[in-house]
Amino acid sequence: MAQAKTSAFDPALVRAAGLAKALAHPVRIRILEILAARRGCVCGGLVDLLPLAQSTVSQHLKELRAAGLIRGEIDGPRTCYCLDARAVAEAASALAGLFARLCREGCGRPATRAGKPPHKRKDPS
Amino acid sequence: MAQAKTSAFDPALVRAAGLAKALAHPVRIRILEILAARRGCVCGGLVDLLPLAQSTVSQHLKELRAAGLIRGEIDGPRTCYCLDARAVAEAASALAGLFARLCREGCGRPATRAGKPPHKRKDPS
DNA sequence: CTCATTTATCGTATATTTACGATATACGAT
DNA sequence: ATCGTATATCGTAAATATACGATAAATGAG
Repeated sequence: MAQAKTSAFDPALVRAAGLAKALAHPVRIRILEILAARRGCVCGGLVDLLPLAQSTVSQHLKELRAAGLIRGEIDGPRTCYCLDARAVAEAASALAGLFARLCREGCGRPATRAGKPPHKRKDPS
Repeated sequence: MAQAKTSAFDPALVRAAGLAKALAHPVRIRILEILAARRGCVCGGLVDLLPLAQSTVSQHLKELRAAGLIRGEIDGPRTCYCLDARAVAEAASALAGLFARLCREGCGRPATRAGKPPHKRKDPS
């Protein structure tokens, strides 16, 4: 069973994880960067700039669309993609918020319960 | 072939994608939040708080470790995990930097090449 | 030493992701 | 109407991710 137990979690958390997933591949981040730099780009333009087949690029675009980060507008036989500024901003603040929460506390090494000297094991650090 | 063509990309980009991947599952974000709130937690403590088997939790911990976001210290038969504050801060700034770049430009709908009216198709927005 | 506890790892099953080529569809041009 | 271009989707293969139970190793308690 590899079915994600996503439903058992806070929706905001699931959303954050979903956004992270959309960014979890170098090509997809690259696509976002290109779209930002060019204020939009046609699918074929992206294919020219990336070392991937057209169908693969289209698939990544689909994922970014599903995450809401980009939008596509039909321009004749082509489709022009551009960032969804709102969604990008929302994603930025969602992740910033997450990290803000995390950064409050670092690794204080939470009182390893008195002075018990650590033992030797594979040490998963 | 599902082999990620990750090697064909800028290392910083690959790193950012790797960080995002570590955050791409609700359980892993939850674990980070718990560790932040408690300033560290033993594996069994996390298992008690999560709806997953011990082995599954251990596996997620391994991924977070691999991403460098947490560290584990052996405490007797237990292992105490805590955030790696440095890595978390670095991750925060890496992703913040990414979004800063993206947010500069939104979706201006980049001059759909003059006034050609968009045609009708499945519209992938 | 023996036993219970804790955790990492192994083996396994299933689902998802990644990637490609082939194809169908939509459109503009001829 | 036909052709070429652009793109999304389909089918497929391989890799990876997700989850679990079982097990091994280490430790502390007795």
